[in-house]
Amino acid sequence: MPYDPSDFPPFAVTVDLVVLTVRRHALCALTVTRGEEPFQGQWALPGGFVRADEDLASAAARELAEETGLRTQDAGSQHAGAYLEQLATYGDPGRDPRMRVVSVAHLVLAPGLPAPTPGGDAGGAQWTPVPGLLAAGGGAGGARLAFDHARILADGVERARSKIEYSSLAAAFCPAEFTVGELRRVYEAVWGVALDPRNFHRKVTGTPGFLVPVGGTTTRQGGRPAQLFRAGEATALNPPMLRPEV
Amino acid sequence: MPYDPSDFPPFAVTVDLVVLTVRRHALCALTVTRGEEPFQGQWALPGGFVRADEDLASAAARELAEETGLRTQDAGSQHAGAYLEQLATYGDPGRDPRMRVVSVAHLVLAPGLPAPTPGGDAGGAQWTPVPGLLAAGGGAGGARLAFDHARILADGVERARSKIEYSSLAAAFCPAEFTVGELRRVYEAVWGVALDPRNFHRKVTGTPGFLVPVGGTTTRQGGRPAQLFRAGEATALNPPMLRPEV
DNA sequence: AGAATAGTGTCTATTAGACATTATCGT
DNA sequence: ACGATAATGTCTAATAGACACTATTCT
Repeated sequence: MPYDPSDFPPFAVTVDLVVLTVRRHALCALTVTRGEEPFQGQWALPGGFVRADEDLASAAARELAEETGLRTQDAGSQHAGAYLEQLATYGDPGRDPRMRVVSVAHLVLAPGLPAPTPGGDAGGAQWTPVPGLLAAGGGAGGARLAFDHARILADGVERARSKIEYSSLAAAFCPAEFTVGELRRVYEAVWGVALDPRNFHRKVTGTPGFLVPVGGTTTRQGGRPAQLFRAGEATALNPPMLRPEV
Repeated sequence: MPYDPSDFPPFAVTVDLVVLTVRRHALCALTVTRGEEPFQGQWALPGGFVRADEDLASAAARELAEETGLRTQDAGSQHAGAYLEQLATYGDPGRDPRMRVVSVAHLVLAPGLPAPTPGGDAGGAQWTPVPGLLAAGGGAGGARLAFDHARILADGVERARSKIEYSSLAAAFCPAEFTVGELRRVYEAVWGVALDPRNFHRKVTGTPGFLVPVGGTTTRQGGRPAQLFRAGEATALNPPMLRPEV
């Protein structure tokens, strides 16, 4: 089956970003407001065209920086910087009414940021709580996401939920130094469940290489001062942290 | 950031297939021999262009049927037919020296087939043992795979290895009816380890909905007749089957 | 003092891993 | 009889889940 350059139909290739963070105990995704048709005025995931000379991960990192100013450290060493990995590719004909667009979605896990509106670009990116975005039909308080972005977001959230089970990725939602309690609140926000603080503490501190004590303490959560940790070298969590049954 | 059709560079979009099976206790991948430059005479993964009017999964299923005659039942109910899921997308500039090609790789798990050469197309698809293909530099008995296909194959094999841990996907390597011992040999071939037959039996038969007894017995493995099962409705395996440490 | 959070310890039911034993075939 | 594989059972160490208790801060 020989290649013939005149043989292949023209495709546009884009990257879309599922950027997740935990703000005030809630899982939030980065959304932009569409300024034009189709889906004008609705929310969408940030994204854009892949350039002729860049690879897919670079395009995703560039779009992320343009929209939020966040720097990434794609796969591998965590912190400082957001975690980025490829999520999946969406290419149904008709997913964009204007032309054939194949979008390579990426998942970004970012530490909680104080700024209500992450710095930057046009369109006004903002953090939106995930539950409202995923509610069927875009129910209470949520406009429906444009294109097939609700599906992409759902896939990204499910990836994040399952990945923190068996990896140390939850630390990507935390600042460089964090407490056991702060890490637990990340799990609780991403999974939407309450975890036993004592069993959680035993689990994460008992896994070699998962947490590295950094020496100081903090009382930013109130109560007794808590030890500060940073993420350790271990990327795999074995045996995994089990997500409680629903 | 308005869309401008004249704005985006032209991409070719292809699907590549990592088709895995277990033959004679060995994990094998489907390979084709390249008939032209570049990489003429070397092995490559089967694949081809996505057509203008088909989605990505359909393109992968079509290519699979063209190369092997295998039918798929992409995601969801298993058997009869191969399991197909999207793997990842590879789009580095220069991964194909002739033009910018973004390839959406798919993973296919197929039951062991008796025919040495799966039916079909030009190029002569054949089953090749995975270890030789993945050996660094394409060592003993193995030509190096063309393009970045060694990387794609490695990613597909790793996906298969990790997915059978927590899902019932290993049954996709088996015929519609199979024994516990045959299923165990699939795990052993995919992971490359030996498992305890007694503990394995207890694990898989003790997980509700994983295996459904179908009534008959077989002696095709020799020894005492073994009960026949088919894959049950349960797709998740919780707690997971643990891959022994290396 | 009281509320809030951190950190450690205890008990139990479940399970993975190692291994013994019996059952039923083909040769 | 012998070798192969299937199927069930036993024992132990490790662990998840439930929960008691103490420690240290702020208001």
